[in-house]
Amino acid sequence: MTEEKAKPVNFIEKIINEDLASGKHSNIVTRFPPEPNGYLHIGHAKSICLNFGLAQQFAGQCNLRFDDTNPEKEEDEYVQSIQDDVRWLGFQWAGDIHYTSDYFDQLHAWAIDLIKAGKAYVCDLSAEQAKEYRGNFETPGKNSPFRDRSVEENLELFEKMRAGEFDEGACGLRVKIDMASPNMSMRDPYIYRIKKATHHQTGDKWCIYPSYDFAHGQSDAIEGITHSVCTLEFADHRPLYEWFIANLETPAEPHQYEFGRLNINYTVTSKRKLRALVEGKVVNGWDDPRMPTISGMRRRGYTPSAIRNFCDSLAVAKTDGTVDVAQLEFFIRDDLNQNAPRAMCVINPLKVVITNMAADHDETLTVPFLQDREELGSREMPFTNEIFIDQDDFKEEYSKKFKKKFCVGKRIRLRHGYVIQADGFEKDEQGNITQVNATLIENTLGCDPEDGDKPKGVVHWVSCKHAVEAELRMYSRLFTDANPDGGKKDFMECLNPESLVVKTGLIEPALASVAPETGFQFEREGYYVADRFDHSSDKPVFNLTIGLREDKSLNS
RNA sequence: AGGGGUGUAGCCAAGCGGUAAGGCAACGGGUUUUGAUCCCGUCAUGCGUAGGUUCGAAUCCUGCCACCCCUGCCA
Repeated sequence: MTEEKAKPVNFIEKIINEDLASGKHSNIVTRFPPEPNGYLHIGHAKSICLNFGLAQQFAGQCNLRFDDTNPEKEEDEYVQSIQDDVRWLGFQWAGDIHYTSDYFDQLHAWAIDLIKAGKAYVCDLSAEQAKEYRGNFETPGKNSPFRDRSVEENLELFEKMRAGEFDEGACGLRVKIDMASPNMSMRDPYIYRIKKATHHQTGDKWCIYPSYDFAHGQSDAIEGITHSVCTLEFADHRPLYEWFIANLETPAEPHQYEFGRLNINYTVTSKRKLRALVEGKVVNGWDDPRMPTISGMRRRGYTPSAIRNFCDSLAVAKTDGTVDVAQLEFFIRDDLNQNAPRAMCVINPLKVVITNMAADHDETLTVPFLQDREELGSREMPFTNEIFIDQDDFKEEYSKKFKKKFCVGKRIRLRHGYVIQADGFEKDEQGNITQVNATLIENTLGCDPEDGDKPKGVVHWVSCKHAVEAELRMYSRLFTDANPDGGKKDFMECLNPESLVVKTGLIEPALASVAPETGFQFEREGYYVADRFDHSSDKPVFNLTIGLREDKSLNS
């Protein structure tokens, strides 16, 4: 037995191991806390795989919590899509779905505790004034003139805020920490602000909402989260997170750990930019197959296991690097290669007439969907005297480079079928080859020609009479620049004009009736998937998931 | 400028004082009824940089450099 090298233990696993060994925790609880203000993308997939994966690995649990503290940006559409995406990826959260808004009453009570303890105050500074008072990196801030209001006054004002007696922005509740802190997030951060907006969960019950900082750690505490994992940009907030846990009577003391978010070249993963692509109609919605959203990748034909394998291949560390999209593509191909049924589709048809076969010959070949995977079954392929092969597979003149191609005097194997030999071809006035005439070599189904003249190449084909037209949506990368997210240029200016090319392909008849979202490898062409929404047997539509790897030595 | 974080190959990384794992990419070669897959091989005298400690340093110490994040009543 060759032992597989153990996967390195990442720093979060190390911490968990220590916490388990020391008895600090007897079981671990993580959470995936998206804000329902957009669709999940590949970066979230990494976080989902990490948080749910940690729970599985340590036999703990992972909660799904919607971090919904800002009613102006959040919508039900997103809470639905996020649930669908998490489940589709193959994960199930523990128990019911949680919402930060479930804890608004408790959070409100804690805010009052802070006021009573003299640790929070209602500040009437305008947003602009607050910014001035905050100072900047080299200048300490100044205390707000409202910082020393009495507990009674603060209680009364906060209650008025809650009751809707003030306009938005008129005031806010701040926590009294340190206006001179070098950490800007500790300069008396706001913990409650007025927003007279209807909340997707709590409706019009509240007109004041807790800030992310005031809600997150306490929500973790309420849910008994042991390891609260977030991305690097929150590292500066950790002291604040800890301040609330230390200054409030919380049921537990969760800890926050930060890891580097996933970046991939040739794509963008900021909600703002993804939204711009959707709203600018650059793509057809959040689930356009060119989008790095989970629903987009799904529609593209990426599989949950391929995405999970990719995420598991990524390091959980504190470096913020950019992963080459080729690494993602590797895992897509790897999964599809092992599991996708094979089928045939001719994209640029060239008719081949087999002259030694009767015009009414109609043979049915039973072909397995995937060699060595009998459970995937087989389909029937009609074989007749007129078939289509791809134009690129026939060459007028033989050359070393085309040793595997079809040309006059040479033989070729029809995949899963017979060997044929080209005798001649016809051209139109423009010089395009319009037809190849060939003869079938007898007794070559499943075996080599008896005369020992083995064909060098194999081609995919489809019976002219039986082929079905299918719309092929051929997708490729959305951006031509490796770093569309980079500062210099506008990401909208590096769009790939050929990210979607629509063609018509001729598929074997068995493919027309396939269910939406069924993925195939169209042999020698690439991986395709029946479109989740537009495919039907009346009008087959297949999306290009990803091409096959190409032998680069042939491109010279 | 203050604070937080990070620098190991083209990319992602392991390594935690004993002489540079692994994956992707790339490049050779073999097999093949998919020019796919699969198999085999090559790919850092070097760990941001300059010093220091040590028998021995990517690992410890000091200085310097580069990059990312932070001045929302966003998350």
